[in-house]
Amino acid sequence: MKTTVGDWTESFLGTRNLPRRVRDKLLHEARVVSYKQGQQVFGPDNIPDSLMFLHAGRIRVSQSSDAGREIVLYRVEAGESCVLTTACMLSEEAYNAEGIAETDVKAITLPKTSFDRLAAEEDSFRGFVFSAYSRRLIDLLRVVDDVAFGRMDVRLAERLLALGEGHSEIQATHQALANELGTAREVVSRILNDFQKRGLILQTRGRITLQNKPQLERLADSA
Amino acid sequence: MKTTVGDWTESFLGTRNLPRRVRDKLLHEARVVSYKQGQQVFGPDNIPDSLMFLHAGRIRVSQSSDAGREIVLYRVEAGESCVLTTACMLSEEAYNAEGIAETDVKAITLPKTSFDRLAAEEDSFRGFVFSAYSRRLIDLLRVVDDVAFGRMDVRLAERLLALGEGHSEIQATHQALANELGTAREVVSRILNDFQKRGLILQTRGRITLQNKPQLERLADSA
DNA sequence: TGCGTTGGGTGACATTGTCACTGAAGAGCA
DNA sequence: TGCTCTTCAGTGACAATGTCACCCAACGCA
Repeated sequence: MKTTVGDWTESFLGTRNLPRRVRDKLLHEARVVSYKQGQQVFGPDNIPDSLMFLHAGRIRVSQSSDAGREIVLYRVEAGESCVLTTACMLSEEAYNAEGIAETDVKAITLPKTSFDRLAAEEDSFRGFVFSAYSRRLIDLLRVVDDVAFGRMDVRLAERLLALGEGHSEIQATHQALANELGTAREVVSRILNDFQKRGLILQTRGRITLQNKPQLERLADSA
Repeated sequence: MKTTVGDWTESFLGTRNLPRRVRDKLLHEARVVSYKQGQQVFGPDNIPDSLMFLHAGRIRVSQSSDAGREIVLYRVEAGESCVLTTACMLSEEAYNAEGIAETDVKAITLPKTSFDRLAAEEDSFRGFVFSAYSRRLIDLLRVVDDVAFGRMDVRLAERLLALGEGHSEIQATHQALANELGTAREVVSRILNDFQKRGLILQTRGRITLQNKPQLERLADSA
């Protein structure tokens, strides 16, 4: 699964400003790995032993329950690092989060020794890693807040707008949306039908059209 | 609020193994702060500008909703560091978690400059900090799992056992338990009444006695 | 003893989750 | 064109949880 990319050290805040010498060394030590859309990047039975930085694509990190329900924790975008794997490596505890390549993905994996050396010697790299951790902690705080205190219709409206990425067409089954929010398909169906009755959206099989974004936004903001 | 403690560098995995020279320097640079039981250690309006290590006592970290509900995220015990403050310092995002001193607390605060230097120069210290982050990430994963997929009676049983710390007497109001789990007092009351009917516990005002721990444990494990 | 505060109980109703179904839309194929 | 299979969505009944508006009981204290 080895492939090549250009000088990826240019893509990361944590490596961009390193001296040329160090970056060349990194280019030599790191490996580039690819995943096809839909492939599992990491999971309970598949804990990588190196540190991962996402060069291109997007990874969806979600957690699943024993009963088969699922909730999306956050997404890792190009230029970010995926610290959850690191966290789990370090703490060696059981966990049931998994990362799925949401698009085709190219990632950089750095052997632990390189990572350690870099974290020790390069302030900007260390800062990058710390702030990656911080961001994920904050992401998770947000998830906890939503799940513990948020209303499902509000959360669904939010998610529809986010998944649309500015467009008005979303390709997603009710089941997929339920998996985003950690709820059941039936619940999503009910709420979407309500949205449709109120003229906020228009549904066809596997696809949702946002008809009234302003009002959806108002609903989403009423969190 | 300045006080003194002995050689606290002995208490932390991240500092215990440092050379004497470094530890002496730390003892000189760090400040010891105390909080009385119930005091807020940090919160949305009170973000410390230094790194905190807990020397004695316990801090309860919780998140609250606009509607006034609350949920406990995790507890910081002596010997651990409280990375959430660090995270928030770094990411400068709004958040609404707060830390309350659950007992009288003594903590070590390390100026950011000392922290940076230490993280750069001392492997064991850096490892300590990384693993502190990791542990909190894992803690939050657990919270998400519980809140998103767990049953309230199971979670309450779990929490009762945990709060008892091996004993059978718990001093806590229904409201306090609700704040542990991020639910409403009425829900806790209902479930506790059910527990009492089933002979699992015995309630008096502000106090709960665990009558049948084995069965509570069975319930808690049925997660 | 009376009174205010706090902790807890309760019923009605709204929201969300679960279960067991049904039916509808599309894909592939004779 | 029809047939069949799979996937996606709709539905009603019920359970669990959250919300609201109250009530009452226990305790602390003047």
